[in-house]
Amino acid sequence: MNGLGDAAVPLSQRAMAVRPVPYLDELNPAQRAAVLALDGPVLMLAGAGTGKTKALTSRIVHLLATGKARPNEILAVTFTNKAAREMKERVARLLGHVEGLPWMGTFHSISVRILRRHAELVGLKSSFTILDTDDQLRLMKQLITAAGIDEKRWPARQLAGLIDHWKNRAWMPDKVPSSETAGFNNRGTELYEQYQERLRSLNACDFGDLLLHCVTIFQTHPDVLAQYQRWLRYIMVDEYQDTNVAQYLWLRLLAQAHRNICCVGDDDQSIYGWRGAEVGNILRFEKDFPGAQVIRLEQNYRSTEHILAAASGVIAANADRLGKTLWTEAKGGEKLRLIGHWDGEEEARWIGDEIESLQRGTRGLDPLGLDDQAILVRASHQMRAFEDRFLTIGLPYRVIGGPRFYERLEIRDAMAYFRLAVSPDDDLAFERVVNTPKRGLGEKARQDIQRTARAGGVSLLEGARELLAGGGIGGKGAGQLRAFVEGVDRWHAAILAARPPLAETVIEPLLPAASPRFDLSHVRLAEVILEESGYVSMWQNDKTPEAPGRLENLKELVKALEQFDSLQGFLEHVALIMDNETEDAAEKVTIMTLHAAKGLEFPVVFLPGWEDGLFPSQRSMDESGLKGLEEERRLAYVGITRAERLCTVSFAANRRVYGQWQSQLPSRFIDELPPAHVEVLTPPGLHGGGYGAAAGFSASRIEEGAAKADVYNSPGWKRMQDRAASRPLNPPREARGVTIDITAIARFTEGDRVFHQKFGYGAVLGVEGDKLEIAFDKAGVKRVIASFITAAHEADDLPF
DNA sequence: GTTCCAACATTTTTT
DNA sequence: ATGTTGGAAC
Repeated sequence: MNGLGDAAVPLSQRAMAVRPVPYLDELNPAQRAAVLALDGPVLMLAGAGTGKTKALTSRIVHLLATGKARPNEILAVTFTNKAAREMKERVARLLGHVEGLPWMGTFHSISVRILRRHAELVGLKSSFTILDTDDQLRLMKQLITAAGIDEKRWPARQLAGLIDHWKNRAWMPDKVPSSETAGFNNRGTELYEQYQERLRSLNACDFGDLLLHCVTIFQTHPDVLAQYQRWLRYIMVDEYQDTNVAQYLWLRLLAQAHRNICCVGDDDQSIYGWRGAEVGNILRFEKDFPGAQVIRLEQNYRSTEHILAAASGVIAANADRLGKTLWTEAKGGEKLRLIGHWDGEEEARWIGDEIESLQRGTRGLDPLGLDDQAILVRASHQMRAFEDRFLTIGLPYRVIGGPRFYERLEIRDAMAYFRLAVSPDDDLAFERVVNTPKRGLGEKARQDIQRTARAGGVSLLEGARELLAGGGIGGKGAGQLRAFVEGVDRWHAAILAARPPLAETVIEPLLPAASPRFDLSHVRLAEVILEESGYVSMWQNDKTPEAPGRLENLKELVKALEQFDSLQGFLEHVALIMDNETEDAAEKVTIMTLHAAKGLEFPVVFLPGWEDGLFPSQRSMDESGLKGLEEERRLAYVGITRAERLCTVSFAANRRVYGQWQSQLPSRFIDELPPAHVEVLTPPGLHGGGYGAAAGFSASRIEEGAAKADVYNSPGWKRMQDRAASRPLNPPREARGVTIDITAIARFTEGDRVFHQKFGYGAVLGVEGDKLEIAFDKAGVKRVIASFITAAHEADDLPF
């Protein structure tokens, strides 16, 4: 790592100072203001699609072009590697050449750089390893067992969640407030302390530590802090609404001297509260940095008028907003479309058909390619219905999200082998693979190795070696363990011999077991490791259907190594960069979660599954109440604003949830869509009111008295009857059919408040005349009765 | 030490 | 419905 206080500036950068500044001409007044306000704190409130990245990159270019800062004096922080990469590319494009911006990166990657320099200040060595989630869990499991706690009642996951939560708040074990220590059987902090101790002895960090250790160093070593404050003269932060307390402290410490900090964000797009993000950080900015300029980017370049208005209508229901008024010059366009379906399968079928017809070109829109269309769901299990449908009709799709490449079992195993080869004393890696593939080493062998290692104060590998030498292990396990230890020695020796610059060196003698002669590039070494360890043959002999895919992944892993010049370099990269962008040129529809969609845009967006309980998610509301609901609403806002030209919201009257059919109530967010900007595709109705809405009428619009005629004569009701006749659903086992008057279930009032009550928990079996038949199972009946007690005074014709 | 079955949970995800 | 996991049976 070089260049921190480096005074030498390449000539190309000096030349830049005299370069004209055309980038300013492309900006609107607000963006320009945000670029020109270089000194002092700035909060750039950038709504969806308002060109914040453009403003941010222009600002960096401006700093460089005016000579206010050199590339190594600009700290630009993002959350994801993707965002960092994108920003680097855009700056390079504006500058016309590739520049080193050494301090542009994620919170974590920058923290690692700082921490490697000062590791000893927090009791680590500069070569510390970064643990992934899996390692963390295994470590915690050990601690929990050691503490004599029932691992079943108190799972490691929960402890991991708790510690993560504390680290997000920047609470070290001694700083956890007493109000928070009740969790995990009152022993959370105790285990937290032990966990930190273990990490230190392993010379390791988890992700939270990367930030937290930096904060600790800054707080306890003013000289180090001052150094960074002097070096990093301009600070820029993207997605500020997603920062947690630790990140906030990190930033504040670095910025407090010069206060040249520019935070960019949108309080309406804060959707990561559940992982520690504090919207409060952005809401409080002006208090934290008195005299801050607040610049609002409000001109939207992405969406049509109607889409923007629909999104604004929904988000307006949130309290506690800084407030923005998005506007666009793009008048007209399509209204947001709303459609109800009988069930989730029909919804998938309809969307599939719609995608194909948009591909051909309908509704006066040009033909839109599959790359231009996306389906954004609330929860990943919703993706399945679409995958099923698209597979049957042969519509190409891509799923974003899901398990990442580096999180797959075979990849982590392979990585553990590499880690051992690089640093044989990596105990966690040792534990992971000693018995993978099976080497006849079980619980007893594991304990013996551990005991020997601990007694000698050495690593597990050395412990194993001693155990073998002392004959402390017998049977067929011994021979295999010996082969394993020797293998690690051999691989490690190969790495020592093949220093990165000399990667082509032939070190044949070191590898008697391997094939005749080859240059031991790290790529080849990786292959050798996987073969000699028996890991590859383990999967080759595996007859399960997923084995071939795993072998493919291993090949891909080895291929990925080519882009690095050593195994060490690769491991460091992977620890921080877990993305999995296998770009595929073919046109495909994108299916992903709303969370994954933030920051993206598509001409056509489908938003399925807008049903209460699913979206907004019941769990979110149960756990976080109004706060949770507001975050869900921001998610709705994010979803709608991804669309450029056409946005379609849909819901289903019935959905299979964990194998059980459940009737669904349309999302309360549908009620918040401003009618003037919505086109309802299921005539004649609108939103609200359970089955009524599913049948295509609006319960919330029905006047008493006029209601029934409206409902029964509506085309939507007729359609529902037809469908019920042609496609009856399987009733739940032990179910009984119950007939309910549609007007009674659609809506009831309490005082002056209107409720849309879900009397579901069952499946709609059929429609007859003005009655709806629903099947409930036993549990469903219980819950329905509870609901009916509340609603009884309004509903006539109760079935119970 | 390995294999099999019952119990269990099941929002969102980055680093 | 489905995938994971821990413990009992082999």
